Amino acid sequence: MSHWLVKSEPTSFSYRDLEKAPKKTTSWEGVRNYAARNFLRAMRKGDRVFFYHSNAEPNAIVGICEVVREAYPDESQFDRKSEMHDPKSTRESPTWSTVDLRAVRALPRAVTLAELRGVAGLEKMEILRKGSRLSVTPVSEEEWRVVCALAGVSDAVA
DNA sequence: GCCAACGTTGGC
DNA sequence: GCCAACGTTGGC
Repeated sequence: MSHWLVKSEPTSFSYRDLEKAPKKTTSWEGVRNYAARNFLRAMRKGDRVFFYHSNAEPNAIVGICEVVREAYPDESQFDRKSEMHDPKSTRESPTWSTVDLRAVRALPRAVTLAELRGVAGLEKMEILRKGSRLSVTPVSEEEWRVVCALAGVSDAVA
């Protein structure tokens, strides 16, 4: 099982919004970056995913969600009225993918970006890289364990 | 194929 | 609000 991290601006879609969604599930539409898309496509049902609030006060990992449906075409790319519309994309060969994510649990303690900096074991974590902009990134097993420990979540339930 | 210009992301 | 990082676009 792999682990991942997705970013969202809480003013547009927060972890709380995911918890309030029907079945606590949403389609992670709108990814328009090839590297991030490729990570979406590599996600497998059951993979656990950190939910990170960017452009937030504070910026922090706030929850855990789970992949409940593997990659499928992102409908918004075909919608001419959507800001996410991609005229280059066709039904025959869709460019952009989405997955379904379901809220598992809010972290007992949100772990802020400031707190993550300097923590042993997280030196290579993508989100800590200067200028990091990828909205979907893989998280190593060690990074997952370290962050869970900081958040007060035991591995057994993560 | 190169690269400058431009737009966006996102931390601070 | 500023600005660094980075992806994309388009001229050549």
